[in-house]
Amino acid sequence: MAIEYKIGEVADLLGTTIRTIRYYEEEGLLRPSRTDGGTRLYSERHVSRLKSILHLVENGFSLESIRLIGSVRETCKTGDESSRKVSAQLDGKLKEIAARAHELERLKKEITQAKAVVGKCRGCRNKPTSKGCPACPAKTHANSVELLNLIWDQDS
Amino acid sequence: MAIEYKIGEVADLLGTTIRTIRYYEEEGLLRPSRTDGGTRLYSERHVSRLKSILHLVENGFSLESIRLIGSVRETCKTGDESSRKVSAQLDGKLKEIAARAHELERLKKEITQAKAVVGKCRGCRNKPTSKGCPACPAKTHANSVELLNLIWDQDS
DNA sequence: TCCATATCTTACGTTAACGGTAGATTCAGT
DNA sequence: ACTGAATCTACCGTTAACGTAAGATATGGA
Repeated sequence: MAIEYKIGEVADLLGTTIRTIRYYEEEGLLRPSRTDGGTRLYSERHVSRLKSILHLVENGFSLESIRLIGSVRETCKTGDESSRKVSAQLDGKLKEIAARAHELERLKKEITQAKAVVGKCRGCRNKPTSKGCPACPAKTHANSVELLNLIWDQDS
Repeated sequence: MAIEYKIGEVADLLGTTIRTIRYYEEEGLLRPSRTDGGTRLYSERHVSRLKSILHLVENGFSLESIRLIGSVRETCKTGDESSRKVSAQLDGKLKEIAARAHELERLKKEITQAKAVVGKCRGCRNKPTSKGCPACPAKTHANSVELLNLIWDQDS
């Protein structure tokens, strides 16, 4: 007989909480079996499915959006051209990811530049417009690196 | 005199809402000036600062975390070694971004693979264990591509 | 001055994703 | 059979980031 886990074991295994697991079930994302007494039992497949869900959540996907991925097969069952619908759904996710990756890259560059500027600061106590400190910003900085707006424009 | 905008204009300009802008002010992220009557006035610098904030929010940063970036200068003012504290804070953000980017890359690969498998489906109406359809999963699929757990394991 | 908008403050409502608690029931070891 | 630990259901609480509505005031053009 296949191994089955109780909810507490699954929570420990995946580093999540019992409440979270039950919540996903309420939301229709998981359907464990039960003992006669009502205790939930999770198979290996249940566990790996849950793991997938947790990974997606970690990456900022909403439960709603995960539900959509899960319903892909239902769409797929109905016919030939619906396989393309499924592909389209996944393509949508891919675009979403590409956009996010692009924005992250932009942010990374910004922070790196901001760090370079801040790194030159030797603890000046001057106003941001002062010329005493090599790090204190000219407008040029503030314009080229968005983040510096946040850092230097303290009285806006 | 420099140009100043009213809150509605700023909202239109940046594609956000009046409520959001006021909320950021409540949270101490923005300090526009006022007319004698109390109407908020935003300078170009205010606008670009707000734009930065909106970009960060779009990328999943919390207002709390953005407040931290904003307070960097205050930390910087106190002395020399605090410049390193600032750098450390920015480094933290960089690591956060790197981790996210890595996970996104993983997800991208997964979805691509899942798409390839689904693409082979010719509209089968079989159970997932069936052999009639080249896309219907053997366990091997389910294990190598996490997403397929979600797609095919519909009754878990 | 008059009036149509726009903005103001105050305050309660909303949504997602859980957290926490109570009181009853089940499980598993002895 | 007994018992401590785990699980069950049901329900209310929480947090972030706004939405929405009311009633009062400000703005800017004819």
